[in-house]
Amino acid sequence: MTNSSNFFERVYEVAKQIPYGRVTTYGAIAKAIGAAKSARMVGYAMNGASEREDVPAHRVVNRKGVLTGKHHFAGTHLMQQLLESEGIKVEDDQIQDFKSVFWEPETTST
DNA sequence: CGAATGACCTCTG
DNA sequence: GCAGAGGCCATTC
Repeated sequence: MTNSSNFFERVYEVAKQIPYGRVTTYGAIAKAIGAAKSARMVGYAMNGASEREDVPAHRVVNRKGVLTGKHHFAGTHLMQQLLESEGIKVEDDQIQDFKSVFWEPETTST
């Protein structure tokens, strides 16, 4: 459905704004949508986002740059492969030079 | 309606 | 500085 839930849509909107070869964190997205305290929900929303091609959930990692949710993807290292495919170096489920590839979402909404 | 779970983050010892 | 515990919010049973 188009508007499953405002919360989920917000997360999708921000995730879709993630540029190529860049990654962001759940907390950053949560804050961008105005729910910094619901960082956990951001990841939860990604659960449904993983099925959406419009939502690059593989570009979303935790605060440490670790692919915590890679288990939710089809392949075991699918998430890592996707990131590496974009030029992001990933090792042991940990993004290398995370701060360099880190991208902060902008609250363009509203 | 109440309880449990979850791809997290922040504070305190 | 590292380690552990709590909290917070939304969805699901």
